Amino acid sequence: MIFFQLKLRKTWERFQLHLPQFKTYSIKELSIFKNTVKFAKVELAFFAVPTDNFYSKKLTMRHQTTIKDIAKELHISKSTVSRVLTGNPNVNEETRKAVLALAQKLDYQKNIFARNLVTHKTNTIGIIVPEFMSSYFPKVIIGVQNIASKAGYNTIIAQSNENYETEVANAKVMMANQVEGLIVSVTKETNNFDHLIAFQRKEIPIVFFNRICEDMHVPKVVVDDYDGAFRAVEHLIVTGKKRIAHLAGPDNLSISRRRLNGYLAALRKYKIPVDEEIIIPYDLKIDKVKTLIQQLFNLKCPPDALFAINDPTAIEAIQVIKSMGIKIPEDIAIVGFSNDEVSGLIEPSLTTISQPVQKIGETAADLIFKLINKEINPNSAIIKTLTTELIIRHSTVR
Amino acid sequence: MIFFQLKLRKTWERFQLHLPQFKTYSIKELSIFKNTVKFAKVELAFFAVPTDNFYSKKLTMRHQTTIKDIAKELHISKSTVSRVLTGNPNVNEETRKAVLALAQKLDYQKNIFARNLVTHKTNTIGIIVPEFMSSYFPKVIIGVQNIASKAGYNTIIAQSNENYETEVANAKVMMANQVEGLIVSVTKETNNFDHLIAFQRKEIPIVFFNRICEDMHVPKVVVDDYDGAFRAVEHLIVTGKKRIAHLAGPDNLSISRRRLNGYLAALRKYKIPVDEEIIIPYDLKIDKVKTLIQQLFNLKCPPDALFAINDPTAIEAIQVIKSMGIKIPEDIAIVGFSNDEVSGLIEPSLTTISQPVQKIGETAADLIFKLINKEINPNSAIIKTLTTELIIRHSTVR
DNA sequence: CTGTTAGCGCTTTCAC
DNA sequence: GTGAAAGCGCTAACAG
Repeated sequence: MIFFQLKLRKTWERFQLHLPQFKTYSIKELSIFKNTVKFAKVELAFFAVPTDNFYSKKLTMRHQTTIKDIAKELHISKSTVSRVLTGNPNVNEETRKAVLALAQKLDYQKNIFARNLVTHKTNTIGIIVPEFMSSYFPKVIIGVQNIASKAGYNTIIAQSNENYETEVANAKVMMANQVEGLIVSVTKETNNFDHLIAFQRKEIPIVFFNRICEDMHVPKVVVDDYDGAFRAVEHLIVTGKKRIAHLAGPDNLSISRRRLNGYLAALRKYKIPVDEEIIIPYDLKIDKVKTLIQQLFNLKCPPDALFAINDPTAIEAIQVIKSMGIKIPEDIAIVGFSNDEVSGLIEPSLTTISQPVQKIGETAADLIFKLINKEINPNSAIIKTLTTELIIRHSTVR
Repeated sequence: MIFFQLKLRKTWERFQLHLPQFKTYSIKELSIFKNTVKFAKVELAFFAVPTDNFYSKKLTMRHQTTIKDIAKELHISKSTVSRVLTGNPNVNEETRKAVLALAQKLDYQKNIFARNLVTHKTNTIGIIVPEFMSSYFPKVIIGVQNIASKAGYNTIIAQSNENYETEVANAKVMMANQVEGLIVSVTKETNNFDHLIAFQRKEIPIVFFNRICEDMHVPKVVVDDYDGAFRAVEHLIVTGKKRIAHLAGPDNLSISRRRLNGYLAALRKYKIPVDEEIIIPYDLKIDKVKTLIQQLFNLKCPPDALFAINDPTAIEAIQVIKSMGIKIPEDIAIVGFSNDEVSGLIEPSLTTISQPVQKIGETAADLIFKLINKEINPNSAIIKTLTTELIIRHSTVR
């Protein structure tokens, strides 16, 4: 048998109950209320606290302060409190101060759900990335958050794990949370964009980066993959390589196509014949690299250089090639793309193309806010192209 | 002068206005409404679209379907629709089907803000991590999301960038979003825990992992740092090393203390004297490593092995030591802690202690849900300790 | 099984 | 400058 007190609406009532367990009870479990109180739906969650003395203790309550509380305390109306809290200038200076002081004192926290419900504003943007195992996407996110927090916006992050269904689910979550803008880099599986087109239909701004959907008429942030690839391959050529293989990414990613084009352009410029045999289609699944590399070396005329679609691939290639006892860069030179953390650490260190990763995030976020503020037309398919840099290391020159 | 049509509530009305610019206008700017429409607060945002023919075009509207729409359409009450949508069994099968079908057809999406407002449930948990540049925290997050999504919960992710103020701000965001539980690994700067104690006060479950606050009486998930460190050092000893240095982490992180204790215990077991001179305090700032290593080698009697507090530190140490022309592992053997991605790739590959990273996330999430469901007492400071594994590579044996 | 009703906490007219 | 009142979209108690 436990004695306890409970605050209903305004007044403390006393109850006496047999409660088998010391825990939080739901209103349903406390059938006593049905007999005692008109409004069974009490506005406070509560704990039953055992007391020796019937009158001795107040209960632990969890009650978020609301504008109503403040209004009541100050004998003013909810509206006035709301005005103060939303920065409406039409408020008496004294009242304003009093409200602010009391809000502080009562640790008032605005209920964002209530606010969102009425204003239809959420001050939230979303970002969906395919993974964050490599340092690329995390850095982008940091860039996005920098800009977003300056704008007073929160960022919800979701990662799709390179899985299309997860991406769709994430998009739903973003929708449900009514993000005001969405920054996306799609998975390598994504060919259907309905889940993103839904945002366009609702006029929620979208910005793509890195893995973009070319068919959607929205702003995009990319690096100059073509130029990066061109310079990577050019570097291989000028260091004396004649037969340059390419591990090419999946065709549905425009990033793969642009890098492939850069590769082809460099060959063309230096009048090196293109050999389809050493342009290897590759699905970005790292465990395939071993077979593909072995395949390359089984050719009658194996390559003397390799341009890999990205760093993880190049790094895996280096491991494989080293284990085959082939010398890098003498027998085969290798170039990657993105300048991952690891690239400078492995042996030999990897020549690669670095991209301004954080800047990518910042640029994407900038675009989103310009779209949110209607500073640019949502249908203008602006493409911001950031520049890359060739980092020469020991996988191409001793 | 622009002609346009606008849908108010149910019917299309026609208006004619001079709008200086082609953009979205707020209701305030369109003073015409005051004269024309009873409810100036239209439930639709709208665009003014220029049309040649007055009647030619419908406007782009954004209107989220609500249960009211469904109810009206089906000539039933909101409550019934709500019952269907919340899975209340007391609904006629036919009605249920009709509602579901219409919801589908109208692309109905529940407004979570409205629901949260009334139910005081958000189906959301939060996770705050210090960074996600290394693969550790991202993997933990994947583990957390696995469990959370199975429980039908969303996860809000925040990263504090190893910055105390950001962590506090993140905690505020979590509070504002009314997460039902919070998983935290604090920054290396965090010494004040008020922002987290606030959650305890509101009875929102907290679980710590990795970087824990020992003083807070809440569940924690850690790996057996003591044992891991012990085995790392033991391995150095049995491979013949006699003078083992330790780059120790900051004292305020219990993780540092536990690893240090493991180190000391191993020395004790093998009767190797402890020399404070080679136990180097280090603040986890990677750029300090160089100086500290040089300092070690300037000693009269430099160490022949190094146990670094974590992998990034060990990896940096390897770079520095290699550049000094000192041989690893002959002159100095090195062990790290965590088995980061890079560890297996660098030259020489790093001997290290691996932790079940994803499992850590899953365990933490499990605990959170047990707490949310009151299956365990929130004040029971359960500590789940997961086991580690010694991964022997070439930085300790040739 | 269903409709009526009240209300979550907030913003925003409108009238004074 | 301020208060009253309506309503955002939803759930839940209650009465049939």
